[in-house]
Parts: sequence; structure tokens; C-alpha cells
Amino acid sequence: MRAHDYCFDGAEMAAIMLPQRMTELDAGPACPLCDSIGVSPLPHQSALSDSSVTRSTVNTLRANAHITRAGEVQHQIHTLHRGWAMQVAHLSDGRRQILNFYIPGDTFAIEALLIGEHPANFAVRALTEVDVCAFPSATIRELIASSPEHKARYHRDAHHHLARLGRRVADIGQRNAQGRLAQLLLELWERLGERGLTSGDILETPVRQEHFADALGMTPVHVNRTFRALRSSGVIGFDRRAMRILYAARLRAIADEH
Amino acid sequence: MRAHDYCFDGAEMAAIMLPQRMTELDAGPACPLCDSIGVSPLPHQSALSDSSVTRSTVNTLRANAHITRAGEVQHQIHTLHRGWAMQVAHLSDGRRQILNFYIPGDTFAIEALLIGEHPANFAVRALTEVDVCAFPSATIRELIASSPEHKARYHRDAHHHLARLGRRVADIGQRNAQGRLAQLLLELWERLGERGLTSGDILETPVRQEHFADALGMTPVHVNRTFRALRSSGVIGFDRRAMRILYAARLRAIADEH
DNA sequence: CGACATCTTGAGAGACCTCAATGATGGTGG
DNA sequence: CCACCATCATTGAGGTCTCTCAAGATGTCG
Repeated sequence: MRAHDYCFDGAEMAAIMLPQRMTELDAGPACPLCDSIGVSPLPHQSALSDSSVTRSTVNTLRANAHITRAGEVQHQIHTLHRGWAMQVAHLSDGRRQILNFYIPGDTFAIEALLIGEHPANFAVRALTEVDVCAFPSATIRELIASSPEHKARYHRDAHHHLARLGRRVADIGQRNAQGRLAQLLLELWERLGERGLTSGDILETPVRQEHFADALGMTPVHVNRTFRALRSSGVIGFDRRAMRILYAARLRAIADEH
Repeated sequence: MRAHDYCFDGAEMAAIMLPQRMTELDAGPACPLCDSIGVSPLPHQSALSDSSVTRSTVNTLRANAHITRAGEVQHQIHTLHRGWAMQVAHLSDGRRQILNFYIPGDTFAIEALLIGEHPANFAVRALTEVDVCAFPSATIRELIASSPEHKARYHRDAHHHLARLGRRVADIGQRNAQGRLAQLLLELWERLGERGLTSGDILETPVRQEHFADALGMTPVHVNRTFRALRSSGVIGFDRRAMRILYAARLRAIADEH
């Protein structure tokens, strides 16, 4: 177990929430950060009731902290204001499978709406330091019930979530290393693009080769060699930490064929 | 493409519905077959409105027929009365990934409720000849809204569906052939057991080695060798077509460790 | 009996993994 | 400013798992 591979229990998790952020915002938009990134998936300024339970809280958690925990009933829906997170399935012997990456602006733990009072199947952990906003499920449920617009947004998110998960199964099951990696890079590039988080051909992500490995069912070493293969064929390139998609059409071809 | 690997379009699909089954049942329980297997996941005899759109229809489809199609908006929820089905993701070059098996009594295309008017992400195809019962989504939605009991059932199903899919990703990504196969065998054995469809240690399924292969991201040849390994170590055995779980504890150990 | 689907086995090749070591980078404290 | 440390990326060598190709065997059905 390495230095950052802590398993926080409830108390420890509370401890790492930086206090100055742990405020309930009593006036104005419940969640200003959501607005600031301009991709707010939930309308925090909506006419919610006054009861404190309907307000959102913003928490800052550091990399690797648990945001939600497998086996716990979720009563909150979360949005990611800043930073990246990942949905993770843990195996009994310590191996882990990353099921999904969450990028700034994403809503997650939607499952809380789908599965009611059942315990969460998987954990969500911070990939970088994150600002997370939490809303009571009941509030969101009302919102969806009363607003067709929000219902549509909810449906769209659930749709994408299920589609991604299924595609990931197909990728890991059917494609080789280049195909899997190409698929994931394109997915991230596209999702970031929709949020305005790319500039041109630059794909900047905090996802390390180790994370790619855990998401794609490969070893970090082989992820590295696969990156090298893509780079030496001119499909992608690296500037410092940032990746460039130099030849998107070719990358898509690799994603489809392999 | 082999003999049974048809791709039915809408007209062809209609053609293979055996007419004597294609009846709307005008009197009595909307869907007697559901009751007959005693595991009806939906209450077909509920006080639904009289309008024909709220009645269910029972269709018999032959093996390999499409029940629902990827890319089409689903307005119906289905239950499986008889036979097995599978949720399938198709890759552009013909490879396929089986995402889930459906056993008699299962409800599927629940996604129609989750994702609203979005096109289905994946197809559902008959694995054997099947009797399928279809209910309008709107009806089911009302039922869920009005009955806590049905809502709970719906939540439970959604919960299991998501859990299975996530576990499948983790299995394929992290486990070797024996581990994957052991996991899937145990899953099927358990699910069949809950429906009273096993007798003792016997696991009888229409799932062929080819299907196991497509579900687990392996080749049929290697599935065969993996079965052989399990059989020669005394964990499972075969009587004609039926499989026996001879040493469940050991199978679980293999499922966890590998 | 033939036709067909399914299962089984062998031999060789390729993809991917394991183990181990080396670099590169950035942050920290003296 | 440099030594030190942690993280992450990179590379090599060799081994294992799984795939591919090809051929038979078995069982079912008309």
C-alpha cells in the first residue's frame, strides 16, 4: 500500500474536508461554483424549499478520498465542480476496476435515484483534489418530477452513463490494447470538448497511465507501451504533460478496428 | 455468417412471431403466463385502464430473433415468460459482447424507464425460443408511481442490473479465464436458484460455450479449455447437457482469487 | 444416413504480463 | 542552490495466458 492509498472511514473523511469550504450557502445561488463553470447540470438556484436539508453543500476533498462508498445507501446526488473523480469496483484482493471517469461538471451517484434505498454498488473516489457539491436525492427527485427540462437532463445523463458502461464492457471484452486506449481517449476528448475543456487537439487530463490501466483491464506497463505505439505512429503526441490528438481520424480507425 | 445469424428487420421480426400467440388477451389476467411461472415481476392483473394500449401482448420469438433493437426508442417493458435472452452490444465489424443474460421471469428493457425517449443503447436478442410479454412503459410508470411495492421491485431490478454490469466489467478487466467463468456460473446458478429453476447442484442452461465466450471476452476454444480445467479439478461435472456444481465452495474460491 | 450445431483437442503464434531497473519531473527542506 | 524524496513514465528480458487455425469427435434431428 502506497502513501496515498488510504482507506478513509467516515471520521477520516470528515477530517479531510477543508473547513473553509464546508459551508452551507445561505444566500444567493446554492452552489456558485456550478454556475461559474457554466455547465451546471443541476439548477442550484431553483425555487427549492427553505429547509436546510434542501440546500447544497460544497466540500473539497483531496485526491484519492472516497466521495461515496460501496455498500452505503446514498441519500445525495453529487456534482463535480472542480477536479476529476472515478467510479471504482474493488475486488477482495485489492485489485480495482475503474468503471467510469467523472469530469468537471458531471453529475454522479444518479444511481441513488434509480435504485432507491439500496446500498451503492460501487465507490466513487476523487482522482484529483475536487470540489464536490451534494444535493439531497429527495430534492432532485421533486425537481425531476416537476420540471420536464430536468427530467430530460436526468434521462440523458442516465442514458449516457449506461451507454458508457456497456461500451466499456464491449471494449475490454472485444478489443486489444490499442483499441481500448483509443476508445477511452476519444471518449474523454469528446466529453471534455462538450464542456469546453479542450483547446484544439490538446487533451489534458489528470488520468495517469496507472488509471488507464485500471480502467481498461491492462497493466500500467502495457499502457505505456501502447501509448508509445500510438505516439510513434504519429496519432498522438505529448507536450510536457498534455496529450495532443494529432490524427483524430486515424485514432478513430484504430478505436474501431482493434 | 451462419445459418441462425439472421438480422431481422421490423417486417421479418413480425413474421417470426407465431400468430397463435400474438393475441391481446381480452379477458382475465392480461398475461397468464407470467402468473404460471410464479415469479411474475410485474402484476399483470392490476387494475389497468381498459384502453388497448395498456394491455400486454405475448409473443413467441425464435432463437436469435431481436426482441429490442439498439438505436430504437423503446416504449415497452418486457418480461420473459419462457426461454432465455441476452443483451448484446454489437461492434461495427461483427464482433459482439453479451452484456447480460435474461432468465425466465426477468424483466428487461427497464432502461426505457430510466432513459425516457432516448434510443436504446443495446439490443436484446432471444437466446432460445422465448415467450415475451410487452407492457407499455407509460403503464408501468404509472404503476411504479402509484404502488410502493412496485417501485421497490423496480428499484431492486435496476440495482441488480447495474451491479451485474459493473461486476462484469471488473471480472473481464481483472480476472483470468477461470475466475471469469466461475463468476458467471455462480451468478447464473444463484439467479436460477432464486427462481426455483435449479435442482440441487444441477445448473441447466441453454448458454453455449460460444455465448460464454462472447459474454466473458474469450474465444470459444478457450472457454472449452477452461471448462475442462474446472472439470478435471472436480469443481464441476457434466451429465449429458446439464452441468453440476460439485464443489461450490471451491468454485467460489476460484471466482474470488483468479 | 446426412446435415448441422456444438464440443473437443493439438500446435504454434501473438498479445500481454511480471519482474526489475532506470529516467524524468516536481516539490521540499536544509 | 542543492540534496533528497515521491510520483510517474519508460524500457528490457523472459514467461504465461490466450488466440488462431485446423481437424476431429459427439450429439441431435429429419
